[in-house]
This record gives sequence, C-alpha cells and structure tokens, in this order.
Amino acid sequence: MAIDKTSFFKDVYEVTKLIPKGKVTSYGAIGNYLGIKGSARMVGWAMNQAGNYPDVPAHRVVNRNGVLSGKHHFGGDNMQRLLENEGIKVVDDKIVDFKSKYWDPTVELGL
DNA sequence: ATTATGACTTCAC
DNA sequence: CGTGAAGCCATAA
Repeated sequence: MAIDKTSFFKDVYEVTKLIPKGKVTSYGAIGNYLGIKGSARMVGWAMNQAGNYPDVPAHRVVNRNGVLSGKHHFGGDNMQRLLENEGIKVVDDKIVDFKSKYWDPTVELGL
C-alpha cells in the first residue's frame, strides 16, 4: 500500500504527531477536526496504517471513553507502557484523569 | 460492483 | 445507568 496518496490519512498523522507529550485525544476529536465527523472509524483505520509511520504516536489516541481500544492492535500492552512513560496513568486499559489529559485539536490548534 | 469488517460514536430502550 | 442496535467512510476480498 502506497501511502503518500492518502491525503486525509496524512492529516490524521499530522494532528496525531502534534499531540503534546503526556496528552491524549480521541478518534472523534481528530475526525471532527478533519471534518469527517461521524466516521471516527476512519481515524482508527488511519492509525492502523500508522504502523507505517514511526513518528505517529498512536498510543496517544484513544476512544471517547479514554480507553485503549487499540492497545491490542498496537502490539500488546506496549501501548500502556508508552503512556505510562509519558506520565499518563493507565488502569484497566483506561487513562486516569483522561478529561484532564485530553487534548482537543479543534481547540488547541484553533479550528 | 457488492458484501463484509473495522483502533468509533451516538441514539434508543 | 447499562446494554443494544444503527450510522458512518474507507479498505479488502
């Protein structure tokens, strides 16, 4: 799969890379920022291909509940370890104080 | 071209 | 408040 052609994916990666350390965001938030609101699945698909982008911290992207929905896809519990490494506490596959660590691109980037 | 699946989200009961 | 089903866009077969 050639990647450079997927423009919308590229946007997802750019936003994901812009996520500050120790912060997290949700698929819907990125989707909303990109304008694909209602199709957070596509953001998830983008993350799936994120494996081709080592610079994309997919571990900072979780579902709306702050749950590491894709930790299994990420490569086991490696995702949780990365989050803890950034100062984010993860319990029961859920981010602790997710609301406080939430990073909304539509707000932080200034829609 | 059609059907099925997916790292999600939201409405409805 | 918890569980269930539908909606959404894109990729794969």
